[in-house]
Amino acid sequence: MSNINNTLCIANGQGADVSLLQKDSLQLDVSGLNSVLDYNAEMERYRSFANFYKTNGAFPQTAKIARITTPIFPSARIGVSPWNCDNAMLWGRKSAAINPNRTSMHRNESQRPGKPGVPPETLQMANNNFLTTLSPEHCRPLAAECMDKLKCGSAEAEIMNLPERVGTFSAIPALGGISLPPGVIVMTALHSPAASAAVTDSAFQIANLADCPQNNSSASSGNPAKKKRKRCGVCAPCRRLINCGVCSSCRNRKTGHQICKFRKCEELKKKAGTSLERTAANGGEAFRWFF
DNA sequence: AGGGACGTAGAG
DNA sequence: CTCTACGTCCCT
Repeated sequence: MSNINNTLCIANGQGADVSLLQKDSLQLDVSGLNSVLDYNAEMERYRSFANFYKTNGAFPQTAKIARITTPIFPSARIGVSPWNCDNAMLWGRKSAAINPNRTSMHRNESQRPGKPGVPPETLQMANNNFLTTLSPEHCRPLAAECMDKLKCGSAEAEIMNLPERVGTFSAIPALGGISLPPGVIVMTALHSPAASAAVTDSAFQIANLADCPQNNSSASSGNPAKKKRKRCGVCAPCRRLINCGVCSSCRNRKTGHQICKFRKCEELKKKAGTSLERTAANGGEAFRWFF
C-alpha cells in the first residue's frame, strides 16, 4: 500500500483529490465560497474513508500500514479543521499558540463535570468522552450531529455509536494538524474512552515497543498474577463513547462496577485466552496505523 | 446461562 | 487519592 489516500479514492470510485479541488476553488476565485468548497471536499474525503472502512469490514484487527504523505486536511496546515475544531483540542493541549483568538480548553480541565475550569458552554457529552473537550463554538457541526443523535431514539443504543465519528474520523484530522514528514508511520491505539490521549500515547508506545519488557511479560515471565485484559479498542462496542445509561450495568454502576453493556468489548466477552488478545502485540492492545 | 455484587488492577 | 471497569464468585 503505497498511498492509502489514493487507495481510498479508488475504492470510493472517485478521484476526490483535495489538492485538485483546492486548485479549482482558487481558479474560481470566489473567496466567499472557498471555505465552503474546501469543507465539501473534505467532507467527501471523510465519506471516502467511511466507505473504505465500511467496505473493508470496519477496522481490521491486523495493523494497517500507510505512509504519511501530506496532512489529510489541507486546512490543517494552518491549524484549521473542517469542523472548525482546533486539532490541538483533540491532542489535549491548549491551542493558543495556533490561534490565540480561540477559546482554549485543556482536556483535563473539562473531563469531569463540576470541577473548576469548565466553561459553562462545554459539551458534557458523557463521562470520559473526548468530545467533551470540544465546545459547540469550536465544533458546531460535529456537536450538533452528536446532540441530535443523542436526542433522537436513544432507545436503540446503536444510535449512539456515531460510527462516522467515534474514534475514527474525529481522530484523523487530529493527525492532520501535525506536520509529520512524508514516510513517517504513526501507529495508534484507540481506546474509545480516551481516544485523544491514546492517539498520542500509543504513537509513542510504538517507538518503545521493542524495548518494553511488558510485551513479553505475560507469556514468558510465568507471572502468576493474572493481568486484567484490555479492551481491543476496535470493535463496535469499544468504539462507542457514550454509556447508554439504561442498561443494567449503567443503572447498577455503583455496585456492579461494570461497563455499559453496549460498550463491553467483544473480545473481553469471550473467555480469556481464546481470542486475538493473546497474540496481539502491545499486550493485547489493538492498534491502528495512521497516515 | 445470565445477572448482580464485590474485590481490586490499572490509570490518572 | 479517586475512578473505571475486569475478573470472579454466587445466586437465580
